[in-house]
Amino acid sequence: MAVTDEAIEKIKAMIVAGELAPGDRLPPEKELAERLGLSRNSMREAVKALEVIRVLDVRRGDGTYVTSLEPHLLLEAISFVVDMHDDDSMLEIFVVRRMLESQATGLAANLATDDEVAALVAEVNSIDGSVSVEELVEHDIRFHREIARMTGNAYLASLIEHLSSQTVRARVWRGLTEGGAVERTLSEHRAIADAVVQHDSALATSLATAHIAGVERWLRQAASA
Amino acid sequence: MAVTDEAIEKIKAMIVAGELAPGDRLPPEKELAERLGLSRNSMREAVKALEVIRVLDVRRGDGTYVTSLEPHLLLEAISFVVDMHDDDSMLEIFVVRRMLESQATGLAANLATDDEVAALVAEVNSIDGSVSVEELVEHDIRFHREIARMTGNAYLASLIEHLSSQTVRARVWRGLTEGGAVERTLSEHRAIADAVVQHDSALATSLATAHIAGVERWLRQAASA
DNA sequence: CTGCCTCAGACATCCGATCAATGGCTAGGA
DNA sequence: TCCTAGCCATTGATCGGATGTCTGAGGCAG
Repeated sequence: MAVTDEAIEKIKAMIVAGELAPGDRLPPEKELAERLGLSRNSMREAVKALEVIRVLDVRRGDGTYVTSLEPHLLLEAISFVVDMHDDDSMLEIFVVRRMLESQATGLAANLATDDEVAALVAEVNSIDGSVSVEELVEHDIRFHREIARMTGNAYLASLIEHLSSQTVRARVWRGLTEGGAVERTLSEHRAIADAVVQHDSALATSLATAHIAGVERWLRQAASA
Repeated sequence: MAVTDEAIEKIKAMIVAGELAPGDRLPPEKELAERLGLSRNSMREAVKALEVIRVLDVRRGDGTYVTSLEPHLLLEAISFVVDMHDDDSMLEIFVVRRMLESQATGLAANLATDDEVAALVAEVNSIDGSVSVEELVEHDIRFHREIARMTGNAYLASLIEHLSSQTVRARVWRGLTEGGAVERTLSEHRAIADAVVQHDSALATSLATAHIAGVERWLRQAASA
């Protein structure tokens, strides 16, 4: 194994062992390099790798710190992965998303507080079919994020959010506006919100399944066209 | 943004744009560094970062290549993330795993071929409660992997597999052997396998849900103890 | 006393150069 | 034809140094 990979493992081990806690500061580059037994440059490669997957946070002129290690940070890397996939993989991803999001929506219907319900309704009412694609994408992200957050499961919420990354959403919505399906999609959002308001878990689950499956079907025929 | 991050984005963009296809070879480090407008050292940091998330494959003395970009490769990074979490996050992860694995098992019951069914039965019959923890972990991994693979969804299968990484599994199983719950867990495996053999999707889904939830409950009380 | 400025020190950032290790390829011989 | 030795391209690792940036201490003006 290369020295850099060893260094990555060692730093990871220090975190897993609790030797380095979230927010802790690592020794200066020079010292850390000595401690791990390699050159500064090689150690920097290791630190950089841990930085892109959001395990470390390097602040220039200050020092290197362990991030909060919260799910939403660590799962950011998934967006990167999702972006890189072609249409075939995208369909597989949508199946996963449908599995997660349908159940998450059902869970949200059970757990939603009054405040959360009000926020969701406000979000749905804030939009109609006349806005730009960018605004639709933003709305879509907020809508699904709010539902996912209601589950109280940060890991689940992050996974759902990053599973349909920004660029994928943009592509899909652009297609939907061309196909004239915007209004139907928005009305599905409204129906899901209604089910959550009524705390009707079974209905919310089914509507969410149908909602994702609809987009999925559109993507499937777009991919084959 | 740091030059390294720019380089990462540029390389990613080249891949997304199709300019670099899976299996393609990148220019030599020196040339690539010039092309991206930075030093070889900094470029190596970027390449290293892309290597740990399995986007690039660097072969010493040969060259740097784009990997196959298959889901199982790209999702390996998740194991890394999962390993790093504490017990609280672990519970959230188990909820996600339950959502995915239950539905995947139902799907598998529908789609399983005769060969796959035979392999699953063989796996279940190959083990009893008298073997070591390591062997139990290996069996557990193989059992759940085979079911996940039957869905034909590589992304789903990889996600499930990495969501309960090696080290997490080991920890849980060690606890289970102490608690004397091995035989019960194995019998649950047998029941799930039976449902798949019968192509009884609904039963398979429920059994898988119960199976994961059982481990989940054990983990919950272990965490609070 | 308060607010602002400057300056020094600590630290990360980036670079260019150098040598080691490795893999692939090819020429030459059996 | 097959095998091997050796060359060359390429990555692996390190060093030393110049530079940008942040933080905090201390001084100065209001």
